[in-house]
Amino acid sequence: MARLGSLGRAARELGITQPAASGRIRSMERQLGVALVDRSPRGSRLTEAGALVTDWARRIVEAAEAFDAGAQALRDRRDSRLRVAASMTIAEYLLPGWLIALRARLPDTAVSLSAGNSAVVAGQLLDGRADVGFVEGVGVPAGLDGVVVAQDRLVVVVAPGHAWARRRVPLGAAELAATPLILREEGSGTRAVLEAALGALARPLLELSSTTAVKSAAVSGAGPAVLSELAVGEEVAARRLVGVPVAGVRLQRALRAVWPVGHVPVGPVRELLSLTRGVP
Amino acid sequence: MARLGSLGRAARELGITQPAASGRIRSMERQLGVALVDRSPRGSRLTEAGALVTDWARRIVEAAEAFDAGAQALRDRRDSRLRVAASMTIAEYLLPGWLIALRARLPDTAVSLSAGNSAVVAGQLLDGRADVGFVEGVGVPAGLDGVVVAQDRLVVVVAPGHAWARRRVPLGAAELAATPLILREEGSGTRAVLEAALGALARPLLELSSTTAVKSAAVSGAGPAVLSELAVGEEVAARRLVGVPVAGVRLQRALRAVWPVGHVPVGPVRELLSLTRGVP
DNA sequence: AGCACTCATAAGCCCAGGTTATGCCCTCAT
DNA sequence: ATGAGGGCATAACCTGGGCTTATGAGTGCT
Repeated sequence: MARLGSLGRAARELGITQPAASGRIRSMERQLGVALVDRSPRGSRLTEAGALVTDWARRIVEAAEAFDAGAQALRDRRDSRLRVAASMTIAEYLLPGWLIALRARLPDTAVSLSAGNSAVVAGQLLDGRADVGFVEGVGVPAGLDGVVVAQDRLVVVVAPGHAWARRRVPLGAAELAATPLILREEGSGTRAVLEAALGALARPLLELSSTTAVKSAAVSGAGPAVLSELAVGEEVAARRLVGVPVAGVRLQRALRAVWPVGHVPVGPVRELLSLTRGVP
Repeated sequence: MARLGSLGRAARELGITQPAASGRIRSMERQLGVALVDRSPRGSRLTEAGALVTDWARRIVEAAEAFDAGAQALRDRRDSRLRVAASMTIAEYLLPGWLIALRARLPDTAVSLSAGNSAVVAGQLLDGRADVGFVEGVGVPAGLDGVVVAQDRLVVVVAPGHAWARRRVPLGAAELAATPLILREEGSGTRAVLEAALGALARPLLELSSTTAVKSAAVSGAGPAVLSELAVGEEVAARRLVGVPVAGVRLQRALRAVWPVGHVPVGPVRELLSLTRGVP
């Protein structure tokens, strides 16, 4: 609409009629009590408020597109030419974006996705039930080749009210290890990295079964949590969570694309890897 | 639902009935061809796919909440106890998050928002039509006091297909200044910073009237653009755009909270500033 | 066995949001 | 001036998604 200069044209482009578009804008304006478009007999133009609303709305649409890309991949079980198996963190935070980008390059390639931990991903690749996998962790599972596509940093976060939120002097390994934390249950990849980096951990403050649960516990002030940077980006930006500086601990893990030894990535797999910067 | 362990309970918490919730999940499962919840006579639990879908959906909900927070602020023209005036970039990318956080702390404080450039913001503050402002730029407008709440870095971005996308050796000031770029029109804050940092610029490749327009031109491969880090975070994460390393140029500007000289922030204003880390 | 909990199904209602059919207003070209 | 055309608003009607209530069926605890 901003691009086309008229409600009617915009409506046609969206496949609806002019009165429908007009009515929608109008009803939104009634709800907000603010004019969103300047109407004139020669066309319409967004107001400042309209531009603002448009941009906020765009973010919803983008989130919805990511959802849709993911949902498509869950749906396309059969007949898909690119079968991806990925660990939860990657499937949650990175894959939808990659799928959108991939769809732009290979519009006709049906992609299917299944999520599971490293062992499951490895199994699917070795069985030929997946063409490429993505795993997080310290090494490449046996029988697979791989390439690092990104680094995932773990961060210590607390709610803004917590004492550590104001902390400027970095936490050391000893102090972190001695503090009860909100953690995923035993066996999660994130927790494994943390244990590897710190040796022994204090008894957890809470043990929860999903990243999301850990995050909301931290947001509501239950205590400090250690989470992937990917998972808390939004919350940190909005200051619902605050990152605590840490020194002397290597809280990093590689995210890798993997495939069966010898299967050099070609075709759609290679295309996908090139999107993730991990072309072998 | 994950938290409550049963569809019926979840439904009640959402203010709908159990059949409604059940039907919705069921219809989504039909569309996706994947089970999202494991049902048992003793309750239900999310499957892996269900957890994935839940997380993707959560991001839509969060975007919608940000939209809503912004929309509320546009609506609450009268009777609002905290009137905020902000520049476009801040209103677009940062304020919704701050408003959500503020609502958590001061649930009963009605907030109103108006957007405009630095001069407009300053005018509203000096006229008493706003209680606090946020501006981007090099200095504090006359008659106002302020505090830096964040730094906004400008980044050079190109589509992944562009030659610069593979570039490892940083761009210098001279090369950047000599390259035709996609820019906002003369007079925009972003462009002013760029001109200040580089001196003269090459004739722009394109001049567009909104950040969004510049971004989509860059995404579609029209050429390199210079944009706020805030504006391209998503695109860079999804590799729809690639950041180009730059050296020897200070592409940074302060984001400031401002208020009339002498009006020390108290009450809701102070609360808002504390969320943005800029307590004076 | 019976109760208490779960989820599924069926039948009916409501309304948001669409469509078609107009009308009014402005501008521009004749 | 005046008629044509583009652009938005209004009115009346229709459809379907999504809700509700009412009920059934399976399971485990007492």
